[in-house]
Amino acid sequence: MQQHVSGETSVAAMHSPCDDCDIRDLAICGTLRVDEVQRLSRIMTSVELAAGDTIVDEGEPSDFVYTLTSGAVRLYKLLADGRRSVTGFLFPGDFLGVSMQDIYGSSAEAITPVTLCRFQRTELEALMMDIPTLERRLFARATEEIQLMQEQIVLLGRKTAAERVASFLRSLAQRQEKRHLPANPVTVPMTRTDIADYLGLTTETVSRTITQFKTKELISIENGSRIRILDEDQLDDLAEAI
Amino acid sequence: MQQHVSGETSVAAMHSPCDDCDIRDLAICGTLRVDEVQRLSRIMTSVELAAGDTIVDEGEPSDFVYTLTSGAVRLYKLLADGRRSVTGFLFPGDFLGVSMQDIYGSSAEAITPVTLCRFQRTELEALMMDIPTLERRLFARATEEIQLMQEQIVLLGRKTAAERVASFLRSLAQRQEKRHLPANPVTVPMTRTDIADYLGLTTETVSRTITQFKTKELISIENGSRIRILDEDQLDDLAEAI
DNA sequence: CGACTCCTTGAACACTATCAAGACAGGTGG
DNA sequence: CCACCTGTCTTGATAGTGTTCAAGGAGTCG
Repeated sequence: MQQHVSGETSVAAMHSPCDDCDIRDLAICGTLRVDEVQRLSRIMTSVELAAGDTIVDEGEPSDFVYTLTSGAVRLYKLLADGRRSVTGFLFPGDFLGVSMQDIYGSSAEAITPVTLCRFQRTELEALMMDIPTLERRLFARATEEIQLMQEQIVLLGRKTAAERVASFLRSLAQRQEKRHLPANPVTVPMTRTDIADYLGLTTETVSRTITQFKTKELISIENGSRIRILDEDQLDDLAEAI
Repeated sequence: MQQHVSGETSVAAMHSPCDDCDIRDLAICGTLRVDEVQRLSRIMTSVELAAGDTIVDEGEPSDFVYTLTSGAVRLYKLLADGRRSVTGFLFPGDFLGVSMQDIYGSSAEAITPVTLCRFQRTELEALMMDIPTLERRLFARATEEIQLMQEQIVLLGRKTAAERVASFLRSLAQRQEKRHLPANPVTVPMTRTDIADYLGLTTETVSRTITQFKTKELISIENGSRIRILDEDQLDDLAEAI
């Protein structure tokens, strides 16, 4: 939940109905001026959802854009016969629904209880017209996302099951570091099935691979949803540092 | 090569060193004013390369941005042991190297002889500052690309070999239509190995799958690099219309 | 404590990869 | 003009990685 505590009064708390989140934490705000942040905060509203709740459905009109404040989210697409492909996971600071398409490209569900900041798309777009920096930041995030997706394509197209799971653990660790959390006991809020659908494997193969990593003492399970990395070097070799 | 013939004198021909391409063909220019197109055309230079030539290497400083004018290009990433993942194919009108990253995320090679329009990144970025519409267009392209990559992730994560090849043929047909070319005899300029590395399969499996489609009379091979779709409905069923 | 979901483990199978060799096509040089 | 050469494509036989089907174990919550 990493709630930032600050000596000065929160801009978000003063100007926005989104009282639960400090707008200055949002990656988007990095290079905005104070008055611009205030304008942004005025169009935000806070949303809280329980684990398992649907946030948006693929194909729906994309009326809202969200940023995740706490919790974790899975993005996925379904094939006609029910096969599921998890296209990504979101953690605090990540965006949801930012695109110039008029419908959502994926469905999104809360993995844990989540807090989101919600923006009306039309209002955000009007704001982007006025604040070029805002659009630049979103564009930069989009190209970052493209890079991550390319790595996922390499993973799905050419990596073995063990390499996929190792890459996955490493990417979770890296994302924790980016959020200024300790990298090592990796928090894994999603189920084996979520991981499997993300890595193009089955639940059983993910489970077997993790067991195999435990047996080789590359990792250890701390409790239900924490994995400690014991041999980072060997895990990185498996993940095939790109 | 779809060279547009127009009654009026070409803006590109008058103002740009990129004589081989009509700048107004570029998707990027759709909503730009004439004077803006002229400014854009002044910073373009034309590049011609032979089949097999490298355009950019992954990890290099991304000094240039390109648009493809004629020919076809493959984008790919390599793993340490030589496994290759083709992350995409480019056709006329497509962009190469547009991102806010300072290095290229993929390598790019010419599949056929190609003509490219090249922009110095610094100049393009300066232009983006002045012409908000330009940045919006590029942002929109980025979100389109994200959508296509998500579909590729579903393909790689959850589709069978036959479904992958069917999806691939359909996507080539759709891209031909977007370029105002007939959709049906699909031109396939890339090798079976390129296709395999794009679909997460082997050359042999791609070849066998295509043979199987021929046997079932879903397609027929016209000559080396043209495939005629005979039963679009059945192929679409296989591709699992998303 | 029981019902639930999630996770793990086992055994058999299947899809695709691998290894191997031959067919075809396009280009080159004698 | 034809033989050759090279790279690409196809086809076959075999093997392997991951899936499927099945059941039991573990943790959680009412």
